Formats: sequence, C-alpha cells, structure tokens
Amino acid sequence: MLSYTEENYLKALLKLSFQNEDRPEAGTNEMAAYLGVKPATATDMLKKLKEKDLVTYKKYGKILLTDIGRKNGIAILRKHRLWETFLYEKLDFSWDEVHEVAEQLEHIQSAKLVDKLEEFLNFPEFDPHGDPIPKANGDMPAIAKTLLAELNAGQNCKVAAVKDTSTLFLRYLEKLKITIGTKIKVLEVIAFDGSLNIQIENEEPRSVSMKFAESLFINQLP
Amino acid sequence: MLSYTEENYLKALLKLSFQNEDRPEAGTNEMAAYLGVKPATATDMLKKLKEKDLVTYKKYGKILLTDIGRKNGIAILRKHRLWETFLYEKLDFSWDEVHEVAEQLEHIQSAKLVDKLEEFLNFPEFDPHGDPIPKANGDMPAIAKTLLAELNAGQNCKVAAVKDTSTLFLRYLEKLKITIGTKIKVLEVIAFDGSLNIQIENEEPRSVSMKFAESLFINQLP
DNA sequence: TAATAAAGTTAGATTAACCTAACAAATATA
DNA sequence: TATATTTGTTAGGTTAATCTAACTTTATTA
Ligand SMILES: [Mn+2]
Ligand SMILES: [Mn+2]
Ligand SMILES: [Mn+2]
Ligand SMILES: [Mn+2]
Repeated sequence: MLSYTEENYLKALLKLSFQNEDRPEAGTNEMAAYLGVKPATATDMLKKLKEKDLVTYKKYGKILLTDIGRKNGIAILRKHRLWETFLYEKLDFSWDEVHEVAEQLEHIQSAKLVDKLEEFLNFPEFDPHGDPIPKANGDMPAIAKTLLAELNAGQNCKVAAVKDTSTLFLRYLEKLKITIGTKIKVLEVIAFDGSLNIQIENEEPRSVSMKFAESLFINQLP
Repeated sequence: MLSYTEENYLKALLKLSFQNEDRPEAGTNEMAAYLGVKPATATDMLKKLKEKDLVTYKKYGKILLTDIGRKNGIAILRKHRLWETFLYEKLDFSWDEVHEVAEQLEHIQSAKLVDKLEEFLNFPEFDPHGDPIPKANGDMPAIAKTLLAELNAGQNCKVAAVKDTSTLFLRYLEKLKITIGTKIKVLEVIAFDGSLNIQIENEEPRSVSMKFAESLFINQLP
C-alpha cells in the first residue's frame, strides 16, 4: 500500500509526463518544484520509489514511471477527476473550488468506492475542467491539444478543456459565460499582439488577449 | 488545524463519553485500547491535546474533553455519519461496509463539503446504523437507549439503532430482514436464558438470543 | 494495612517525511 | 576547453506518531 505522499509523487510524475509528451521523464528539481518540497526531499523519496519498483531512477539521471508506477498514478488521477466531477455536478461546487478538495479525496482507499462513484456519475468522460477521466482499466480518452490561439480568422470551435486552471482564469471564463462545450468563432486575429476578436455562442463580439487564447484547449468545428 | 490522529483521539473520547453517560471521562488504557495503540502512545498524545486545550488531563488522572475538544469531536462524528449515509443511500454500500470508508472520509477538510453533502442527502437525522447525525451547530437528536432486551411479552417496538455494529451482527440482521425502522413484537420472554420469541413485521415468529436482544436499540410503540 | 494487581508514565528507539548546508556532477557558455 | 551555472546528492537534524522495557502511582484485596 502506498502512502499519501508516495501517491502524490506518482501523480506528479504522470502529469509532468503529459506536459512533455515526447520526453516523459522528469528531473529531481522539477518534481520538487511541482510538489512544493526541496530537492533533497525529492531525492530521498525517489530512492524509495525506486526500491518499490515504481520509478526508474539513477543518480543524476532522469526519472521515469515504471508500468506499475504508471498504473498507480493513473488510478489516483482517475479518483481525482471523478471526485471533481462529483463535487461539481452533485454538490454545486464551482470549477475553481473542486481541485483543492479532490486533492484530499483522491487518497481515499476503496476500490468499491471509486467504481460506485463512477457509476453514480454515469460514467463521465471528462472532469469539470475538460480533462479526460481514466477508466477502471486505465484507458483514457485522448486529451485535446489544440489551443484557441492556433486558430485563424473564420474558424469555429468548441471549448474542450482549460490549460490554465487558476482561480483567476476560471473566474474570468465564468464572467465571459464560457464553459466546457461553449462554441466560439474566431472573427479576427490581431497580428500586432496576438489578441483575438471572438464571438462566444451568440453574444456580442469581443476581444481576448493572446495569453487568454493560449490557455484554452479547443476542438475545431467544420 | 488538527492532524488525522488528533482527530481520531477526540472522536474516540467523545464516543467513550457516550458509552458511560454518567461518567464522561476515560482512562489512558481505555483510550489506547479503543484506538488500537499502546498506552505509552496515548499518554504522549494526551499531553499534546492538553497543550492545545482540547482535553483536560493530569498525570494519572482521568481524561475529559474541553468544550472546544468536544466541538471538534462532534464535527468529526458529523462527517463520519454523513459519509456513511452517502455511501449507503447513494452508492449502494451495505451497512456493514460503510464504516471503514467513512473512517477515512471523516478527515477530509472542507466546511463547504460537509454542509453541501448534508443538503444533498436532504438533512438526514440518522445514519445507516440508526445513530443520530449532529447538525452543523453541534445539536444532535437524542440517542435511543432502550434495548430490545428490556421489553416484556406483548410489547411492540421499532428498531432505532444497532448497538453492535460488527459485520457478523449486521449480516445476521439482514438475514432476518431487520433494518432501522423495522417493527418487532415481543411474544414471549424465556426466563431460563433471556432469549425472546419475537415477530418481525408480519413474518413467522422466531426465537432470538439474549445477546441478540441486548444488541438492538428500539423505540417502544404503544 | 500491607501486599498484589492494575493503570499510567518515562526513557530511549524507530520510521516517514520533511528541512538546511555543504558538496559533487552535468551542462551551458565565454 | 576552462569556467560558471544549473542540477542533483549527501550528511546531519527535526517533528509526529508509533513502539518496548522499565518504572511509578493508584486501586484492590487478603
Ligand atoms: Mn484537479
Ligand atoms: Mn493529492
Ligand atoms: Mn461508523
Ligand atoms: Mn478516523
């Protein structure tokens, strides 16, 4: 059985591996920063995880999940996202509130609980931020990876997921009435600063910054 | 903020205080046994809880919750019982499965979560074992304290709560189709061994042992 | 009441997860 | 390529929660 902390390291490594898709390994400092601990602490834990065959690790080398480490990491991620969905759908939490509580709930140990929860939620595919929820067998729907910023004038899309999950951004999205699934049309791309004029559903056109457009994953529409 | 372990000590002390109503204090060994640790461990923790003003404690003396300790204990108990209710009502857990998972869930820190959960469950008064669920302000419905064993031949009652929450007992109750709210009529009390002949709802009469009758709390019916 | 038993404490270790400070290796850059 | 910078490790400590073994206090009982 894994400790709370060990689980967090595995999940962190998994998420870092999603971030650099072509280079799924991470460094000690990178992990330490991600987890909010000092590098010395991470080194200790990585040695321990290596002993348990959850990561491959060599002195001064990069860190990679083993198959079993990955399996465990995905199980935590699954729980995290199912709980976020529960909080959002059933308990009326807003999407900027769910993460913090799910960070605790993801460590509850009960196979039955996860599976029953998934059933109760009707086997959701995506969490409130649009991130895919792994199935019990580890399968996971593909992650959207096109950014709004990559579109050209005239193109249509649907919001698939948020890249930035900060409260500041999520609150701003709410203000703009943007949520997962919202349709957006790009009216104009301003070459000067990369900002966009967009139409959100049938609202009045408005301008958003390049930073904004680089924080939203979308699925293109024909 | 209290640690997982500190919370468990407070809840334990609270429950022990319910058990001996006229003598709401506990001893070191009693607490240690309840929590499954050695007395030396409990002594250390009690000193720490005393420092934090959560219990009154003097060397070789009995232990009592302070007002603030009690308030905290009740908050944990509230979470425990709300989660048990959630698991039972929404996720189809059986009543002998809920406790173990609730033991973990009760330590999740989020005031909003508890209150939203309570609302989602429609402000339940009792958990799946018939135990009262404290309100957000600390109020708690009265605990049933009459045992089935205290009734005489001819008297009617409704099952209010289980005193013994062991899997063995709960499974046996299920087999007998007894749950919280089930009506029972005492047909005969056997003086020899304290066993009872009872009628469960409209089933065929049957005999139960004294041990059985001392494990069920009931509310008497006219 | 004196001896025995039960209840509770203390001292000293252990383990997990963290830290700082000093050092070593690998990488980037002048 | 030599030096500086970045990255990562080691040694030695701390804190929370646990333990065992030895000891002390309180309660029971002969
Ligand atoms: Mn999250
Ligand atoms: Mn976590
Ligand atoms: Mn319980
Ligand atoms: Mn607990």
